[in-house]
Amino acid sequence: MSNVIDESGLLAISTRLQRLSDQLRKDGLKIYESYGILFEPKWFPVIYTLHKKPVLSVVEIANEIGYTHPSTISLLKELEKKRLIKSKKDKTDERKRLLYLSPDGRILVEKMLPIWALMVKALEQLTNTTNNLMKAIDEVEHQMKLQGFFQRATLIKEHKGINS
Amino acid sequence: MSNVIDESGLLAISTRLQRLSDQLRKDGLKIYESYGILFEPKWFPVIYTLHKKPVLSVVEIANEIGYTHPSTISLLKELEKKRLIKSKKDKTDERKRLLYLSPDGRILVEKMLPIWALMVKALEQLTNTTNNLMKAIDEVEHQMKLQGFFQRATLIKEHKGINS
DNA sequence: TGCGAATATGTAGTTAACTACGTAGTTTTG
DNA sequence: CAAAACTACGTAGTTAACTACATATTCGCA
Repeated sequence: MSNVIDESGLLAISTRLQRLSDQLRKDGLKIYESYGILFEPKWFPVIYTLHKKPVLSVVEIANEIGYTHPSTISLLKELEKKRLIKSKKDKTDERKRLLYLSPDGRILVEKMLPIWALMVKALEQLTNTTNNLMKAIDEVEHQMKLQGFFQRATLIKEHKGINS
Repeated sequence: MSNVIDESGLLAISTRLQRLSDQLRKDGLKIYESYGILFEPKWFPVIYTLHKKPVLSVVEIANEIGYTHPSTISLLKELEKKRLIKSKKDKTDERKRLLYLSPDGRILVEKMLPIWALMVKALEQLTNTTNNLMKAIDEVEHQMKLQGFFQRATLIKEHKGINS
């Protein structure tokens, strides 16, 4: 830790989070490659979601994975091109397009399950430290729901104003 | 927590980290705006680094902020256009371009210091939960230095192979 | 001391998310 | 029951990082 940014602490937390996310994603890709499987980490949210909830519309998937719907659409396009998912019109609501895993997609998921289990084990090793990262994220997201970063900053500012 | 991804736990940790990073960055921007200051969160690493270490080359800044040098160059370009930083040739090494805060940049930093202090307070509120997020990041990065995600996954895989 | 290796910077193109906007169905309501 | 509001999906363009490649200067050593 000789660099200024790591030492600046909380102010650089957004940068630190992103860096860690990138590292994990890159290593994730390497793990898939080491199994000779063509699977990109960015596909995980959609594929896993459709594995757990077999038929969903575009917006439902977007909500499940926490992306905007345009981002989701471009992911879906890519996965359809790879023939891992398919879609059909919803007969009761013509606006909706329903997505589901193709036979190829389901076969892929079966191959992935043991690899995902392995990844979970490696991630447990990495994150099960004094302060558990996953729990910390849950806790911070909970705090943000109670009151966001912006709102907290505003309140502190006003409080200071009153007292000065 | 009704969605599949949050429930998938560690597998979606990369997604979760990125999402949290984005939220904090967006709120950061809103806080700067609420002070009527034109400052983008992405500028923070460079500006803060040059505040702490007043004269640095392109690659030195890149290392400090943990970005690649091309990313750093495009940030520097933007900041030069905004007249917040300036540069000069290193006389002892003609390859190097030395960056430093302009007078405008130094004035901006002075305005920012109290805002950054405020942000730190708000972030302390948000992250000082049972499992401290900042400490968790430090700990995980330390674990990764000892042995990365890919390497751990490989070892677990081989260990299984031997026993089965 | 001059040449190959290393270092510093820069450019081009890619990627994976985003916002803004538009269109087509569906639901609500006066 | 038609108009307004809403919902679902899609496209276009932006952004902020990246990798790969190119060029210029400096350093190390035979």
